[in-house]
Amino acid sequence: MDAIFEATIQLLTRPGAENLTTTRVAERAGVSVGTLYQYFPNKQALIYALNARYLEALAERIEATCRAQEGQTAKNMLKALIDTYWQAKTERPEVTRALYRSVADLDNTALIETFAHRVDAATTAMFSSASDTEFANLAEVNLTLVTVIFGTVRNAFERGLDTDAADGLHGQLLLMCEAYLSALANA
Amino acid sequence: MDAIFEATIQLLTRPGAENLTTTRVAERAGVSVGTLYQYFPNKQALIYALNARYLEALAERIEATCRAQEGQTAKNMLKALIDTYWQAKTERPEVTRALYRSVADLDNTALIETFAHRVDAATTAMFSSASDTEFANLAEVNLTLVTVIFGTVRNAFERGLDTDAADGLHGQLLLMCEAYLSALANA
Amino acid sequence: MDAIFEATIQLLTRPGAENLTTTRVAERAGVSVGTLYQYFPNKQALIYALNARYLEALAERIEATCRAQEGQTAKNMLKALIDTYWQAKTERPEVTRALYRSVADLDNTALIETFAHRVDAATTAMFSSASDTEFANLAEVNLTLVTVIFGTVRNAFERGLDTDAADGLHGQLLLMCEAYLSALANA
Amino acid sequence: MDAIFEATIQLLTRPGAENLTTTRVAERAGVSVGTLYQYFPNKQALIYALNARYLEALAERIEATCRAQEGQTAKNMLKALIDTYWQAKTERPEVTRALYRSVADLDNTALIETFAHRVDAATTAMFSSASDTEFANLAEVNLTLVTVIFGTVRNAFERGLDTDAADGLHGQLLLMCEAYLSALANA
DNA sequence: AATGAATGAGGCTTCATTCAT
DNA sequence: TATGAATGAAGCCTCATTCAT
Repeated sequence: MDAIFEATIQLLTRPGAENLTTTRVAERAGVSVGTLYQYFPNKQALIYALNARYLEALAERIEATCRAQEGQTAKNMLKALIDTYWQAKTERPEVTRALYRSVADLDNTALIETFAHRVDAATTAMFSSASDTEFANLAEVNLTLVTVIFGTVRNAFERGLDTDAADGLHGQLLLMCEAYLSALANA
Repeated sequence: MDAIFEATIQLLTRPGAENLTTTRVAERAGVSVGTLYQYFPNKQALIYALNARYLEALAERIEATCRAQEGQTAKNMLKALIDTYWQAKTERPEVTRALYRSVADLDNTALIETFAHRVDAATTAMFSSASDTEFANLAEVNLTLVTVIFGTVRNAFERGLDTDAADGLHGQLLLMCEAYLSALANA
Repeated sequence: MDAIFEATIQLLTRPGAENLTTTRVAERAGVSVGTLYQYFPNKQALIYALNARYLEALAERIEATCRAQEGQTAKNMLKALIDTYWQAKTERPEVTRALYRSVADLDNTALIETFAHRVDAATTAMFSSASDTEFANLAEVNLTLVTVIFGTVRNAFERGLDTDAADGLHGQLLLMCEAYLSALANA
Repeated sequence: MDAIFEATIQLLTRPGAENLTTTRVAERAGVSVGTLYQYFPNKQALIYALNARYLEALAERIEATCRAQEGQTAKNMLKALIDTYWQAKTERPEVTRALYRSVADLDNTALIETFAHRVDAATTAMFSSASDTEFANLAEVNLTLVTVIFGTVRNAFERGLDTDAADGLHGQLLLMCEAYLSALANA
């Protein structure tokens, strides 16, 4: 089953516009189509599971980061959160891009929702433990930070920024989020 | 041709992902497939053109906003930019969502690039005319603002935020961007 | 109408597998499809007419040769007939090949028959006027000669013989036909 | 796969030129289109393979004849070669005709070349073993004979000769070829 | 008489899925 | 449980032909 996932990613990643077919996935995974259909009732389920697995791993990573930052300053938390997410999305950019694309013909609402809940819970817990800050409206602040960070990374991908520009943006994003927190504190 | 675009959007909008067939588009547009193919060499070209048209209109709108803000304060500019983009994306949310999705099996790099260039030019020109601020590194600041704003809106869409949450986020985004500019000024 | 014929030949001749479409023929001929359909009731009629025209010209050429050989020796006649046909088929080989191909989806029986009748009449008349030979069974001999000569040329085309081989074959064909006539005389 | 070939021939044979569609072939062969496409990547490949198979069988037949004539007199060889080819092309005339036609939208150069090489090799070997003749320029003589024989048969088909005329021509062709060999010997 | 946009039947091909082995 | 040949619905696209202007 991991072989199937790997094969799917490889095909999704491949530049050639050769579409992702179940036969091709099975072939590359070294199993028969029949076997593939033993694991996944249909093609959508495969792509769905692939994304679920990816988001699961991503959520875990974020949760780990959040746990590790328990009790730190808000600034440190921010940096850790941004760095983790940025790193996760950037280390295998083609995979990131491929998954972004694969999701198009999928109703991934549930997936996103689950992921969002987990992340929101983790980051909310983290921020509420900040040693130096008390958040008046944590829910809204948290939503804002998470949405801005995740959205910015995605948009950076879409623009196809080169490494320099991406690094610069990474730094500026941190700056901006810090400024946001400062502004909230002074309000 | 406008009828064809409209039909495409309608089908893209309709639930049931894979409804977009050239035959169906033609049918709904009230023309024959042959006619459709007289305007667009193939299906991809149709989707491409649809997105081009959309981004064209969006760019124009942003440019208009930028022109109108010439010489204003940076804060006003920020608000105008965010409001315009938010409004543009929000007024027909299903269309926005549909186009986001439609782009998946398309090489829209060129499209994005053209759009980005136009927007960057317009916002850069706007910010450089700010009556109250001098930007040390306008290019980077501009890229940051644009990427953050656009990315946040997209992510908000993906999360399927309800109106209240969205409105709140909208406000917080403005706040954050303002805080960013203030922080830059005080640096 | 000549422009249309010319355009058809050009498209038929072109290497690209681009198929012969009425629209393309009209375009290249510098007229509208509508006009093309004023001259030819349908596509087949066009191709038919093109072949008719070609065979007409070829028949005329053969008839002229035959008339010119009236009263000559059989050997001279043979040489003149072979040379004329060979020359006619060889001077624009792509055209020859294109027409051979174009005929595939056509019922050209009538065309061939008409052509065959004309040629048979001409060659029969010629051979019967030979100063040095009396043919016991002129009809059969004539059919044999004509079929062999025409068939050989066609087969030479199909094999794609190079110039040297083709020239050699041309000479040998003459030799063979002469030997045939001699053999008949000695029988 | 044989069923598919048979179906193709049947459809090719049927009057009404343009009957050959992949769907129809599959239907008549009693398989699904999908299956057809498992054997042949596309329609052209099917027609190509059909011709390849036909020429393969024809070549084998000619080779067998040539082997059987090893050491015979040249006259006997000639007769055997002509009879074999004539017979092969004549026993199922509609098939012959259909294949001649089918080849029109095909690049069959390679096919013809392979066939020609095989036949040339076989007939050359045969003629060089003739008990009663030494050929000064075997290559040229062989090419001439083969081209003349094959071409004549094809042309006879095109003319749609009735049985009597065809039989007569068959005899005369043999006569002519024999005369050719005699002439060469006396030169 | 000429135009050429519009038509739409129908061809080729793909690919998710099944099921007998 | 694994296989993979077979299926066939359905998509994309072409192109001969028409007809309003």
